[in-house]
Amino acid sequence: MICLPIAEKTWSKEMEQPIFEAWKKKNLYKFNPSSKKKVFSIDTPPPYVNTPIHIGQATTYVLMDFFARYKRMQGFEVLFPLGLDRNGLPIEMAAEKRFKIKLNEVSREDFIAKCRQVLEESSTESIDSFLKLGIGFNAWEKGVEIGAMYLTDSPEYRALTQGTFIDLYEKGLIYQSDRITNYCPGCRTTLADSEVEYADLPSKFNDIIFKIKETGEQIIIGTTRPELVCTCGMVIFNPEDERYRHLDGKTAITPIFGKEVRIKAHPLAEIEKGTGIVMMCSAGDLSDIRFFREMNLQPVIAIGADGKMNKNAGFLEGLHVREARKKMIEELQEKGLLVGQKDVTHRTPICERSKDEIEFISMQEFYLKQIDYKPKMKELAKKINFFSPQSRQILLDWIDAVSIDWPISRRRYYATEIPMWYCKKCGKEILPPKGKYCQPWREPPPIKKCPKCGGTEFKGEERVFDTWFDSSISPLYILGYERNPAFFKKAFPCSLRPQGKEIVRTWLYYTVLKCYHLTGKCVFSDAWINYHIVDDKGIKMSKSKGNMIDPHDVLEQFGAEPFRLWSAIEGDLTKTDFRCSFERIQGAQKTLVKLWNIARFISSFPRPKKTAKIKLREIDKWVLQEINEIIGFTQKQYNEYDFHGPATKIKNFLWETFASHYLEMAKSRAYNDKKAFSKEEQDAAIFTLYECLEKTLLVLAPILPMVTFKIYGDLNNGKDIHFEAFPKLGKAEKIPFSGQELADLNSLIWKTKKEAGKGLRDQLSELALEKKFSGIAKDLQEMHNAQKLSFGEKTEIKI
RNA sequence: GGGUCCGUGGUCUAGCGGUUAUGACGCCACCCUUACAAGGUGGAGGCCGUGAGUCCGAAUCUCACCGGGCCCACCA
Repeated sequence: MICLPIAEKTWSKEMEQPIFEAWKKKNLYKFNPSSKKKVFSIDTPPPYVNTPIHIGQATTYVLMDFFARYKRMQGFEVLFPLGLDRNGLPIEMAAEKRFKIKLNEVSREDFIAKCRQVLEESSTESIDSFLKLGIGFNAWEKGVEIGAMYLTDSPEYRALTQGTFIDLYEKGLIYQSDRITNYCPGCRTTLADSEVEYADLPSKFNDIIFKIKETGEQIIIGTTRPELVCTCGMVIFNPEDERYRHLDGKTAITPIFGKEVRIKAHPLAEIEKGTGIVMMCSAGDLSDIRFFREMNLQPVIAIGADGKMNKNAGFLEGLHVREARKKMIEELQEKGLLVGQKDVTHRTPICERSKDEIEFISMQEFYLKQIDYKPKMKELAKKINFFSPQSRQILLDWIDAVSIDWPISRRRYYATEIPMWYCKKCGKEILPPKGKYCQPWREPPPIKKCPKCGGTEFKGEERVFDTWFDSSISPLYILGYERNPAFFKKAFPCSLRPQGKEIVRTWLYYTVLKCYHLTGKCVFSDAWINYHIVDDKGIKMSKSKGNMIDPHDVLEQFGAEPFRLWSAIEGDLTKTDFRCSFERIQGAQKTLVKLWNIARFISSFPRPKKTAKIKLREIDKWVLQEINEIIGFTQKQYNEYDFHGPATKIKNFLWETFASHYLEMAKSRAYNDKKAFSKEEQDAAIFTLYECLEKTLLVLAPILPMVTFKIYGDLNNGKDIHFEAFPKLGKAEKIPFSGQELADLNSLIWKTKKEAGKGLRDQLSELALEKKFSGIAKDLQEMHNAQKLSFGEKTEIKI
């Protein structure tokens, strides 16, 4: 019994576990900041800690792992850290659900304690999934050194977030201002746009009467928000609208409140909608706010932070918005000012948690300047290499759409605190020194006396940061900004930001903005923007549709390697969505088995010694040239983060060129049972088989880390393929025939035999070949078992 | 409404000025040929979304239309 170097009969998913566990144990991909190698840094998107990863994340992290492994083989010191996002809303929501509490019904200490408890109990399922997927992060343990796993709510990370605030504040880039924002009366907090959802709610469209001051005529205006009449700042109609053209520049008098407002033609009004004439209120919705700003109108705020009407609402003061609306309608009816009412469904912004209707009220918030920097941002957007290039447009469009500075403060608890105190006497703002995480709402200020007025009493800031204010420094954090200045200087800018296209306007934009404010430079060289994994029918996955695919099921059924190969083969995720189907993932598995069998077969031949004389035949040169071309193409494409094109080509090489054609032709020479070949020729076949196999393994190593690791190690005394250099493009060899021509010739012979009812190993009486095949005629004769060989203008096959 | 991407055999996909239009999955037929039946060989199946234009020549370029995905905005 021959003992093959590759013992197992086939590759199975059970073989993965010992491999990835050994990698983890050995800390193989630990980052070395003092390495002499050039650094390649990947700013991975920290997934949310308490939710298991979904199939989309599984795919994108696998793709990032391709990049990391490839760059490592290219001789870079690869920074590929794992981060976990733990700040903000999702944790708060989980705590509220788990303990059945509400943010503003318990003390801040208690609430934070509950959040921490949720975090402590939270599963590390996502980390486990990454490990099983064969992802080669620098580290699996949390820590503060470069490359260690980091948590966005760690004191170190939060201290850096606060430090950046202090810098930006001192540079004059952050200011406080009273502006209208989303506000949830139920939760009593300002909300980011991303925390707002929409619902189609029934509402009433009320036709109410306004008087024209100059002419005394009456106009009818439709509104769903009659309680906001008191905030009406202007009445508009469409410039094309004949019915109202004569009113342009005249004055309308609001019903009940009797306030005089200007009437103006404005394209915002649509002719067909309602009565075609609109009252513009401050704070009906965000477009009103924009309109007021545009028209330079002073907004009237009628709703207070408690969700009740204030004194600006006159007789409605003290009523909740809903009650006020009812009361206003009654009042209008009584005065004969309501002439119609119809039911409509109104797409209403609501709070994603309490489902309360969002109100737009004015609040004092911190803002980071961005409007003034729009041209600069566009310039930076053009500097970053986008993969694919058309994704740049998403960022450019968003920069164009930005209309106000970035509100960065939130009235929440589980987030990074704004590091500021105020002198109770003179209001002076006190900043702490940078570098230490602080909680002003529970800690005393860093000074005893106000430097301005000498006051000794202070109030700590209670607000926290928008979570994007944390997330937007991730590349600085992973590169050791302010923590390891020497390394930061060496490694900046960050090589690559991989992320989803849906968060270009948030994560990518805010990162580029904030890092520019801090460093004056563009923080990324490359940005790789991915599309999504959808279900097998092309529909976006969502819990409500019940079409979610769990990566655990994939891992359990097939293991990581088929899934990884599928991720590469399926398509180009920077250009299109992938449809996820188990059938296709299973299909990828066949290629693994093929690779395994090829390797097992080749390993059954003793490898010629390095010193052995090798006499390459033309067929050997041909296949070596084929793999050489694969290497050249692969390297070029991998450099552009394209793994799809190469994976497809490599797979095709493996099945067709190598297995079906070369291997079949070299087989009898490798066996050399009949001693038809010299020892040098036999060795040449075996040498070439090994050469092709190893090069194939090397180019596949980033995609299939575990199978290639196992085979390569078995063939080379346990050598780790991932620390080998990526193969280099060799000199091109001129071959008189193409791979396609050879494949066609073989096909023709196989077909002829089959049509004659012969088996593939059966004899041919004569084979006439075209002259270009003369160099490989002997190999063809062996392969097809031809008795006689001749040459002519055309191929002729005699049975 | 704005942006963006995409319509190629039943399904998915390559091709991006000249090919008999790739390849995969599925289907049918034959074959256990000493790496591999999770294999091999062969086969059926396509007016390349519609219409017009440019060109000697279009799946490929242009325009219009139709259909779809995603993102953004808006809905008094």
